[in-house]
Amino acid sequence: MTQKFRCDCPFTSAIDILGDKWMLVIVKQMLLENKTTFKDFTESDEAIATNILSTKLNLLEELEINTKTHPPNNINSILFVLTELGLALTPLLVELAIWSDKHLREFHPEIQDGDGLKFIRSNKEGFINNIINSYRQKWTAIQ
Amino acid sequence: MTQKFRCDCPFTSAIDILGDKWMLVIVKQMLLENKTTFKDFTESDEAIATNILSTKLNLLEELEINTKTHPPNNINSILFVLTELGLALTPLLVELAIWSDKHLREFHPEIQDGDGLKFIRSNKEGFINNIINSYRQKWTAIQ
DNA sequence: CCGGATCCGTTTCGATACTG
DNA sequence: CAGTATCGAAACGGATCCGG
Repeated sequence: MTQKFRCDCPFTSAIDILGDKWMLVIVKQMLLENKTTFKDFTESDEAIATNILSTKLNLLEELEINTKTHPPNNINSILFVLTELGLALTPLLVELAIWSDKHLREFHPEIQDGDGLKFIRSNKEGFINNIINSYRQKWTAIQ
Repeated sequence: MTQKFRCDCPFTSAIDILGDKWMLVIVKQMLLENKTTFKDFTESDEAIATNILSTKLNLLEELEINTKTHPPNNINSILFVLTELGLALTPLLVELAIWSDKHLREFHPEIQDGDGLKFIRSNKEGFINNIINSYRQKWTAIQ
């Protein structure tokens, strides 16, 4: 792995990695939206440019947050799958979702407190584990 | 507030806000390093340029993540203080700290699992509340 | 001295077109 | 499908200046 982000302070190092819109977007899409192929990411609403996508996917791989595999029946296709280190970002993404809900409601009071977030808050740990286990079942087995 | 970050998907909107190195760095410094004045931020290790700092502080204020106040005895000085919406980012920053510790150890196995992170994990909620309450006592009273 | 604003060279981003 | 190449646009960041 490159030493690009090597820093004496791990916190700062992590901010260098995750304080980047596309890194968060890609991890979110992998974890929560079942995106695995290059095409999946380019077709998303966020419309990431192919050159940026390529750069970020390689960077995530260097950082061992994701890894490349092939689907068993199609050697030509490439799947981008989260590693355990990548899956360990789930709690962070869940907190991001909770905060974004709060932030949205701050500026749009007409939006009611949905049941979805209440459910998450009532059993955060279970919710996180569900996401991780579900992801593992879908993709980790392929490797 | 501007509609700069208005988006149908609150998650994406939050990523636009927090998927920015400086936004995370500034919030971290306010919350965990007791930085409050413009000078405090410029003197930090991260060495943010003054023009960037100014831009980001104004953006954070528009988003109602922080707010400006004056210390009671010095009307010329300006304090940048987190709002409740800003304080609500504490769980996210704690998860970032936990992940960054994991990430660091991934690439530097010689580093042992310190007791610090173990303590945090054993009582995450209490740890988060401590940070928030401590911050409120220090700064919120001033307003 | 503090809290910026302005200027300007450098870097990075991002849309599109193109390729194996 | 999974990327490069190119090139204009935007952001960054260092230096400097300015008002209170």
